[in-house]
Amino acid sequence: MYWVLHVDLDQFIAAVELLRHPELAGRPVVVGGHGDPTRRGVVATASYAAREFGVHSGMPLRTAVRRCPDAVFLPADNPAYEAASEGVMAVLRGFGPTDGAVVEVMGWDEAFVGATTDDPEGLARRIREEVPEQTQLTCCVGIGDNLLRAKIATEFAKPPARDDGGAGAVGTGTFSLTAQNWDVVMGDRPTRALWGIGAKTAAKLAERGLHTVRELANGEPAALAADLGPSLGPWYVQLGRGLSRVQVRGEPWLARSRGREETFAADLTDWADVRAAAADLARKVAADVVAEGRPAARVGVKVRFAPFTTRTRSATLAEPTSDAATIEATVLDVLDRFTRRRPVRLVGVRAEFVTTDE
DNA sequence: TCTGGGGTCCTAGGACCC
DNA sequence: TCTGGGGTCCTAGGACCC
Repeated sequence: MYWVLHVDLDQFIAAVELLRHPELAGRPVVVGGHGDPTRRGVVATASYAAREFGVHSGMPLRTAVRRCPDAVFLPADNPAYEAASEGVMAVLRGFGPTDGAVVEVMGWDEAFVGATTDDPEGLARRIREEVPEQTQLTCCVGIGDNLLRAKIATEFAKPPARDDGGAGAVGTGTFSLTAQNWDVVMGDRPTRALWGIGAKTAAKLAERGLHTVRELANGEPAALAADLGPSLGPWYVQLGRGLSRVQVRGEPWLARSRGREETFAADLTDWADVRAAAADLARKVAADVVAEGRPAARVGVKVRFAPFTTRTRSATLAEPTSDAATIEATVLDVLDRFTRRRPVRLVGVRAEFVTTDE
């Protein structure tokens, strides 16, 4: 039978940093931003010791340092995490020849592995042995009969979070979720527990009386289509039922867009500075486009005004191009279409590639 | 809690064409 | 001429995820 395994590396960023800084073991470590908690930035990862103080990812660094003044603050080192991640993905791909496994990467610290096997638990065990042996990084594995169930299964495989009150988490490193146990495991949980339902959607569903996964599963797709969108509405019901794509895609991922953005240490009040920042980002994005080897079809600019109002403007290029001067000039044209309202907190530039609709 | 950076996909309205 | 209906592209914004 075909099985989907979801591999999730434990504390990935913190683990990579600890490999480089073994002397920090056991200490509260906070990774994120420029590693300076007096500057703007948020926590990418907090070590378990830092979490004891209530520090968690997404929290502003300024808040983190207030909660845990003794923490070690490290800057995010994306190239290092990319390299470590690639090492893990190579190990996973190593199961291809022997197990017919296919790997679909979902970011630095996650991947789906699809394989036809009678012993998914055995494959999960071998992955949990081989990855640390080759990379010194540990992982949990969720087993499912599709991608959604495998992904959610991993939540139950992880060690229970301190603040989740042991809400059914078993934390043995592996967990299996299929059509057989979907309702008993997930039925009473809030819809927010589903991969793809966030706070906003959960609130909208709750307004319609759909609070739990079971209630959502029994929802009426047509009614939700009218309320929440022709495609999203029915999809949410499918999520409630635990249904999703079954086949793991092994083809290399092709980026749809490449972008860069920057939050300034202090808000920019002079539009000339905003233009200079946008031009700088445009040149970097153009270099990324060239590196990608595919021309950009469209460019977009994002401006976040103080205190936190975000606006976007975009333009389709006369023809797809990788030319830096054209991209930069178009970005500046688009930028000048913004209404200048407040000091500028952030500027972002994004290039979209020609859509390769299969 | 004064809220990063890198992405993906969906929606809805208007333009424009036949 | 007072007004249909479908299709597609463009654009801005929203929601979500890692």
